[in-house]
Amino acid sequence: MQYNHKEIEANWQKYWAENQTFQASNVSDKEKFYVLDMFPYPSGAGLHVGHPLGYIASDIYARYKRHKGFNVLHPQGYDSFGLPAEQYAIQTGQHPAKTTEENIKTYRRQLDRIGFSFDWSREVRTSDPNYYKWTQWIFTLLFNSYYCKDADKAKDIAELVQVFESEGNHKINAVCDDETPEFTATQWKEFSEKEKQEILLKYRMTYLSETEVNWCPALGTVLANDEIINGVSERGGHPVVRKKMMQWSMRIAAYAQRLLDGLQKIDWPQPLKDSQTNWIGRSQGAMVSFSVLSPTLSKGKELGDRIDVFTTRPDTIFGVSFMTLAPEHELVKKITTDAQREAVEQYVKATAKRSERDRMADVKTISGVFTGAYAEHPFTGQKIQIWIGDYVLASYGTGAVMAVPCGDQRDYDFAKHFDIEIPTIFEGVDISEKAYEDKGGAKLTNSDFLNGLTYKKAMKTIIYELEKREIGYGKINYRLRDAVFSRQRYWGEPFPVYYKDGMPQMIDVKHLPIQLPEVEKYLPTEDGKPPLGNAEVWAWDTKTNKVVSNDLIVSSSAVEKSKDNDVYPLELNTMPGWAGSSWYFNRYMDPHNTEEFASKEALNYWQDVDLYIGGSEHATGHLLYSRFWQKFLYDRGVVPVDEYAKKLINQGMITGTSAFVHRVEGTNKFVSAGQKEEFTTTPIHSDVSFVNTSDELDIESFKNWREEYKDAEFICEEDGTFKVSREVEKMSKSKYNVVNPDAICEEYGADSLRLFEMFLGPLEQSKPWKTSGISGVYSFLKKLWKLYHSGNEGVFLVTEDGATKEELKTLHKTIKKVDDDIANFSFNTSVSSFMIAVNELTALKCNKREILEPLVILISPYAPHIAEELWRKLGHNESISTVQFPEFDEKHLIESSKNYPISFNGKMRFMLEFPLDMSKDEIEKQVLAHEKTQAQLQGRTPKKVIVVPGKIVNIVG
RNA sequence: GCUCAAGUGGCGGAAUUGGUAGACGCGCUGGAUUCAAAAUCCAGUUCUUUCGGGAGUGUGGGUUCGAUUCCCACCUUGAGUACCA
Repeated sequence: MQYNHKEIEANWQKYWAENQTFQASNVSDKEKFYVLDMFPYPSGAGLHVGHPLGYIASDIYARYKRHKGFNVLHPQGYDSFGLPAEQYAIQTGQHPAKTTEENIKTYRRQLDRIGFSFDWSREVRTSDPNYYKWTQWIFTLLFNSYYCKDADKAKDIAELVQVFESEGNHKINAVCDDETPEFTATQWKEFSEKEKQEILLKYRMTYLSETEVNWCPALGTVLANDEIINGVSERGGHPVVRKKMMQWSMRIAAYAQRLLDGLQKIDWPQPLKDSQTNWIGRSQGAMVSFSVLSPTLSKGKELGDRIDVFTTRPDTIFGVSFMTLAPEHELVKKITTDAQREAVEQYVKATAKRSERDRMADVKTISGVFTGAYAEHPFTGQKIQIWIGDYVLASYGTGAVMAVPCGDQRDYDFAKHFDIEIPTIFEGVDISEKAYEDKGGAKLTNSDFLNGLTYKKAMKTIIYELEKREIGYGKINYRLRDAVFSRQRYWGEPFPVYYKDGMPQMIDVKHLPIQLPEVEKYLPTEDGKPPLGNAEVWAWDTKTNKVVSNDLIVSSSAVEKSKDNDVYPLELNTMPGWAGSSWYFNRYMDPHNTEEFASKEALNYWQDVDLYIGGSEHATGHLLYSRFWQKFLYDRGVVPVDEYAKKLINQGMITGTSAFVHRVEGTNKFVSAGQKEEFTTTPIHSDVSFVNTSDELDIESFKNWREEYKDAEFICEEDGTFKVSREVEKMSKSKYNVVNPDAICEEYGADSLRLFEMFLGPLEQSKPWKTSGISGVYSFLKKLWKLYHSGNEGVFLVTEDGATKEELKTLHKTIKKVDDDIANFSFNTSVSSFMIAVNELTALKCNKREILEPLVILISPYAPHIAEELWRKLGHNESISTVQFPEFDEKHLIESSKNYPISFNGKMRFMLEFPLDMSKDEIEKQVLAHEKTQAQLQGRTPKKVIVVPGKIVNIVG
């Protein structure tokens, strides 16, 4: 009997499902270990071999940890809200819930076939109302919270109201809207309910505001910054424009510093930490206030307007020779002189027209206009010109800069271009060619009280002076903006919000979830409302605390009109894709809880994720937002830890190996890759399934593939074969290079797939898929099987004899290697160790139980099906998942290898072997003797011998 | 431009604290088995050579008895980011 992977795998998968082998318990004496994968979005295309790479790695680790005696939580679920299902619904009219359900079925079938040890009883789906009930609840919690800067945490908004009632907001140090007015307790009490709500909205962690957003007309929705790449939408590549809209936003910026600090205590890949650090973009500097001088009034008189700028180099303030405002800056209109008005207006208009993309593509061109206005230098009192220029961004800092041409290259270029003075403030530095941006050496000069100081000291001094004179203060600025949370889409979480008197009202958790309404069309309405506006009725009845149902026969227009029937319109936007994925890792701990987000006991037991595996593409999206929510939930006492993943690994991408056939231009003739140089050809993707491992094309299959190739002619190589050329590309349907894991499981089995994906190379690197390589691991499994089955009948043959020293050496060497490798996530090299072990045992013809049992346990994380089969054949009743990983015993290595090699350096290399326990002196003596004979034989003088303890012997020339 | 990562046979890649460079697999070559093929097994496979050896981990230096590993400079590739004041 041969190794029959199909039968073995089907059997064990059935057994695991029936016996709930991998169900984790929330009560256990064992230490907990939480292994998590980034849950997939169930797309219609199904899985390709690249997708399970991370899942296989995490599964190996989860199984390994079970063998090590941990209570392992290893769940899986689906991030099932998303744009593709909605796009499909728009095209076909099919309800996204239906296509999502079908896609999930495909995913589940494919995942099951690979033999993962997921605890499916804990499955979550973000689009399941029982799940998004709690996403909605978190939203209401955010709404009912504000960020207290003194305590540096989010707090209940009720506490803020209490302070307002007793002392107004003078002493409040909280994150809020810039235009929040000051008021006293008496004033607060006199405010109407609506006025109070408007003020509170400026403090809430999630708030409504007129925001300039990235509007994508083609998709009919707003996009977050990380959903835009090079000025076009990540999905579809449609143009994006800036537009003002009333939107929900999240105060993630309040957490900027804590998100940065938190990176210190988590073990995440450095590149990922770097990109989050960049995204948050902390810069330390100062705010400086400049007064605007009236152009018409006599010199020195102030107009009363002030321009605040943020600068990271306040130490260079004496080098300021002009100021630049962003064209969108609010003061531009006011300060521009009549003489300059036309030029300025034209420039502002021209920049507004240019898309983000144009502005980015055109970094080199310097443009700007003088406003005619002047500002006063806060220290020297000099008149300095105020310009506008599009190199200053309205969205960063204050949208205005103090220009120091000698110390900043962009200011320098601008000054050169418009022939503005470039005063120097650096001692002994030549600035005739470019600006001096170095923060190091040069001392300041022409800088009054800063003269002779270098960067560090000058910074301290200038900030002290600015604060003393009340014209500025030290400040830390962040690039991170608040996150827009509204999407004009159908297939997302509805907000638990209705509007009464124009003000948002939260719906209490006991009435949640607010389920998505049925709509006829998934597109925005004709009058530009989001898709939910298509619902016949979408309103909230405050008497019954229910969504008004269709049988109440109240039309939405009637809802808007009627003010006294207790029915109010619901929010039409839905939440963005990152809402559901920002807390799912907590839900796995207690997924069926209907009373709470998750029970305190479950949260306290599981705490956080010990190992999180997923792609690095989520660096500034999911992985930042989820850290933000976790910190918020921690502040509000919902979760016990403020960082949810201790260790994170980014698995690399598995790329595809595309195949190209070459068509002679203008004809229907194809030429084999070896001869394509003789013609002018166009490469065309061929489906990789038509090509064998020697790059030969199956011409018949290719001809039958497309109608247009039916009558094509083929110019072959001399040996009659037709070859394709290969190229490594991203695995994608459109490139016809997708390899389906189902096909691999069918032919080689899931155990081969698992081993091979690990064997391909280091987990974190991206690497091309080559189906030809799988034969190596497949023959390893066959060898393993054959080692314990003899004859054509395949009788299972294991003896009870004691193992020899050689056999024990192989076993323990492998235990040590595999143990170390898994601990270091070096799965590729541990697969090699298995291969070596099986080869060695085959050579020794070892079929002893003493060796087989531990070896099978060792292999089981990688190849669980064959391991389980062998385990049962050995007569065990319990599942292999419950047994302990074998312990490494050094004794076997030492005892069985009495000798170890010692090498010598020098030109001539030779080897001597010594017992491990031999003393240093004895070795030295022997080597010296050896060296003497060698030297004599070769007719040279003996070299000096040095023995380094525990290492190796050197002969020094 | 800036930040980060990486450069080792025909290929994917090993060498985890500085100690026999090229493990393991693919591919290739030869052999066994077979009517033949597949499968399997065995041997070989960094380059070079006058068969003694010589060279060799992107390039050039340095530290060391000894460097793929540590330090400096440079080159190349990949990823991220982009007028962030």
